[in-house]
Amino acid sequence: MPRPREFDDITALDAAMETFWTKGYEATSTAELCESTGLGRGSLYNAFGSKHELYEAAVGRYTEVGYAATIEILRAPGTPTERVRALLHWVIDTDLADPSRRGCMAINASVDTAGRTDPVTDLTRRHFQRLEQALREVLEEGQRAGEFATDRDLTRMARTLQSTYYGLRVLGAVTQDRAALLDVAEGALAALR
Amino acid sequence: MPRPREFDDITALDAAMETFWTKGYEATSTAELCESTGLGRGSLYNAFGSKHELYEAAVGRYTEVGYAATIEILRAPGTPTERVRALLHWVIDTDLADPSRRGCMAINASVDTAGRTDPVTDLTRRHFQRLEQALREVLEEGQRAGEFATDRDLTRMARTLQSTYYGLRVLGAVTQDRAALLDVAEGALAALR
DNA sequence: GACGTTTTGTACACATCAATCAAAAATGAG
DNA sequence: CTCATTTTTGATTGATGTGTACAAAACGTC
Repeated sequence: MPRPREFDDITALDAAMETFWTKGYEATSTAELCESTGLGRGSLYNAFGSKHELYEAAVGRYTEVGYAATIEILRAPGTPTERVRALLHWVIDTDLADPSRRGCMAINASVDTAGRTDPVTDLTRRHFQRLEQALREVLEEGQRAGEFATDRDLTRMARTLQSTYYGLRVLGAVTQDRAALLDVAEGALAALR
Repeated sequence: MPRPREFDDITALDAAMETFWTKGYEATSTAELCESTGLGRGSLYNAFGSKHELYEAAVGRYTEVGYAATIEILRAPGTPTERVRALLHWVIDTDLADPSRRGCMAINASVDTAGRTDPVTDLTRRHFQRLEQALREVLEEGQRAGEFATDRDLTRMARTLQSTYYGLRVLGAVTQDRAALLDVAEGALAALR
């Protein structure tokens, strides 16, 4: 009986996510969100409540999509070494190909909300933990396959790889030096053996 | 013959740096900068030109002070292994002890100015390169001392360690799990051997 | 002690911000 | 067709933002 929405929630959310990702939370105005989503002010507030709630939803959307993409790479066919390398090369390629050099939105969001008590911080924290777990699974498989060192603690290796991965994303948003980023990737792989 | 300033430029700059570091560029208002520096509007603009120029100066100040502190640790007495460990433990301690969880201001600044053509981006890029060079020197010394692997490329090892370091700073601003961060530190050291 | 110069304080201009509100429009059920 | 409900539209509101203008104040110098 009510009037139906003229827009798709996910489509609008994706558009808002892109805008927040590109400009950051504070630098994004509600007018820009209206423009990128195609919604009017009223519709935007009616659908998402407030700028900050929309931001939370956008970060949540990013972590879901990003995690799914990561998992897909880490569970693709191939040896564990190949799959970890594929993940690292993938972020190098995407970070370098992005003309706006946005890097990883989860990192950006954790910087944007640093210090504050913010639901977004919990989202990013959870995202980081899920990545650690996903990496641990690949490393464990690699240990069983004899590709990775077995005389070292699995959790420690996973956390170190995760840390290198996030550093790679920080550097990938700043530098254009592909060789330097590939060095990091190969160094991270060498550290597993 | 002119009227002398009532404040010290470096002191004011340090105060502005702290504010930008804590809140980020966009979320910091000029009123807050006046409050933290103790300067009036006129004095602030007269001395630093604009909010953005002040930000550039603040980031420049951070990179200088931060680089000096890093170098001091990396060139302190002790074996290369001990010095790298000291650096990693130092950032873990400072990141966890900071109640506002600000992380590394160079990383934050690179996120704040991502995509834009901004002098700050050059500052952070240069900062990252200097850290890479400093790490390379310690690693080279460690290779000569027989502490680190000599069958791997020095630059590659330095870049990987650098990346792990920055990942550690990202995680250090989000988590409270000291054991996880220490895992990263020990994993980074194990990767050098 | 007067002058030129810079700093300081404050008021203000002008833009932009997030959010609200009320009326009109669009739907399906009865 | 009528009604209840939600969406849409666009104007508006009140706060806040950065930057400027200007006059008074504080120095060193002559």
